[in-house]
Amino acid sequence: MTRRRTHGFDCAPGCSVEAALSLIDGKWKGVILFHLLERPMRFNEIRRKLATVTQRMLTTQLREMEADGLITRTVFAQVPPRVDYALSDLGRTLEPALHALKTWGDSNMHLFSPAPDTLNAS
Amino acid sequence: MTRRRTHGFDCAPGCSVEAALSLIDGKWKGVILFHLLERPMRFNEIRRKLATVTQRMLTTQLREMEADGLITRTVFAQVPPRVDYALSDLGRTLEPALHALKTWGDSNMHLFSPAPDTLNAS
DNA sequence: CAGCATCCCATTAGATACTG
DNA sequence: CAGTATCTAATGGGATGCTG
Repeated sequence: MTRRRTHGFDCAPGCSVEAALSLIDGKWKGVILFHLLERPMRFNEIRRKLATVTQRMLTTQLREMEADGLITRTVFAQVPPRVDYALSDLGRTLEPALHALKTWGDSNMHLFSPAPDTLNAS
Repeated sequence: MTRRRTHGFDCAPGCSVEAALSLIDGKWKGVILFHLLERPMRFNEIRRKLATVTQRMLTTQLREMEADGLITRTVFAQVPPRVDYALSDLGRTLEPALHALKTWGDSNMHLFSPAPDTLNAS
């Protein structure tokens, strides 16, 4: 994340936007939350969804969101180890915001994407 | 910003969330956009709203959002110089997402704020 | 007023190796 | 499987000084 742990309290109007962003910010948090919206997942399951994330990054992102109370971490005492990550009640309240972002992204991403297939498709 | 210019196109499902976040991410973009939602503003006007931002940061954030097509920059040829920043049409389409974030922030910010006045108010 | 240029330090995040 | 530890490259972002 960038502004992480910086949601300083020199809050001006508009600050709550920042506060919200500071939580879902962090290179992978948005997508992670979005995937967890669908269902709880195990560590490597999430990792596979993200493909290019390093385990170090995934760990820190998950830990931070856990600390922020957005997700829960459930360890199953078994071999091989199993750890489930799921949205907390608080995390679920982000759903509208997450969907608003996704909706926007779906509508407008093409504006920023080089649209790879149209390049050599001519 | 963090993931800035990284909305790489190894897009998995959920990626559009990232794409959207990558644009409003960046320490100040969220708040700036939010303020511009109200009305166009001049450079120092925005700066005053943000209070702790450096002009270097403000400049880069504005430039990036301009490059992303989210805001417009209008220079008035006069002395002293005047430059207005305003949301573009595209920028305006972010309004629902921005409001969703603000709504969430307003409802839940107290969870993350030390609530300064309650500290010595025992 | 609204910037740009430079210097510089703090933080971030990738790669790699090891573990219960 | 689900991590932790360490080391390092890259980036972010503050401070300061100058300009049309």
